[in-house]
Amino acid sequence: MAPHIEKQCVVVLSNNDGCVVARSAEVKALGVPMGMPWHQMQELARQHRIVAYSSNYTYYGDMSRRVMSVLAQYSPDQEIYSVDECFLDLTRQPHIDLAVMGQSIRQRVKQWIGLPVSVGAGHTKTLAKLANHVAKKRTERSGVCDLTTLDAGATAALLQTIGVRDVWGVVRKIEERLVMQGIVTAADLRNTDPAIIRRNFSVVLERTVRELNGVSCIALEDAPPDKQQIIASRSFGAPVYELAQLAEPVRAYMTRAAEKLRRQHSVAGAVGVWIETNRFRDQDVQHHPSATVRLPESTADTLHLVHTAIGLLRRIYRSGHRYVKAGVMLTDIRPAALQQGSLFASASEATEKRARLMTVLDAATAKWGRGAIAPGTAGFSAPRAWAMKRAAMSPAYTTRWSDLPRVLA
DNA sequence: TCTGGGGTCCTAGGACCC
DNA sequence: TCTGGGGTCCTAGGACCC
Repeated sequence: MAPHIEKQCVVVLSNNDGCVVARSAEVKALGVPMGMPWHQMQELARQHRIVAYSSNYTYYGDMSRRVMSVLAQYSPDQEIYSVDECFLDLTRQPHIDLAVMGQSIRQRVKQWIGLPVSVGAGHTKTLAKLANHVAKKRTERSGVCDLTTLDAGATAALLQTIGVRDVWGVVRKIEERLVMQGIVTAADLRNTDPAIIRRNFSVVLERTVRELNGVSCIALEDAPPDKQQIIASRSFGAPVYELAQLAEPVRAYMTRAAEKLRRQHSVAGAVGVWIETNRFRDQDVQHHPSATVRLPESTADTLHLVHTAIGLLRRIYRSGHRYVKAGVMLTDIRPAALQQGSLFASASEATEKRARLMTVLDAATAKWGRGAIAPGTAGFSAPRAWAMKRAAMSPAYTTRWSDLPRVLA
């Protein structure tokens, strides 16, 4: 999408331009680790002319949808696992040549969307992930790796070359403990008795071992399950000291959380709020209080939820602290259709009016954007110190008219 | 001065029940 | 001085995912 930065040092920054969350190969070669604070590498960035972009979720979401819709053409059984990964179940097409299909996928996505992708195939999700890792890292495989056609010897040889850390579900802590027990490669892990793994680690890792052996333990999820908890939290662009100023982001975050709740047609039975000072500043007195309250009646009503959250905020706030982050959480979530009314409150006209108001609110947000209608806030025109910093946003090439790329004839 | 956000699952331990 | 057994539910914290 941005040919002018190909082969350059490029990073993408987290919210508030805080940390490096994505690096081009050139930056990885400089030894910049994932999660490095951006402000700590200004000198390096100057030396190597590293180009930094603020994260642009609208743009990534749009590109993701495009890629996923291309991939869906290859199988009706698709699980969108994350913004940049999906699983396709091909067991209903048993005679297909997966290596050929993989190349077709790569070529079509490259041509239609302009993004490079890699494709891995295996008999389980864990093996498919591992194959994908191989396809991505080993350039001689031209972006595709099919483990299903390898014989036992070739598979064992390949797994012997892959560190246990590169297996899905194994991160540093587990890796250290595995290595102490002599389990170093993916092949070692595959050959370990699942019962021993269960005893020494967990059922989660036991499933991984079985999956490495071709026994499917992790099913394809074609529809994302409803969320059991919904969190909205963000660091502020600048520190906040006053209760009135903290109330603004808490209101805004809860408004978002309530939207998500209604989108999955659920209601929440409990609300939590927390605020934090900057844990990296030794010179500050630290304060990170939180509070949770059960609602008398489950609801998805923005106004109720905001009111409750502000009440909790008042309870936990202490003056004199330098707050840099706030968050809200909705839990005890259940489908709105199963909602049990409280013993004393009848499903009154007022409740129904409120529900209709929420429908209007969601429609307005969908049409005019977030903030078009918001619960009474004291912050429309005041300078919003808490608003996120995004100094180096890439253009929203596909989601904003003014940012459409121009083609010069 | 500046250090991300949003999830799930599992386990252990405490409170409580019969 | 002696102090069961089996179960559920809840919470906190760890570990992991992207």
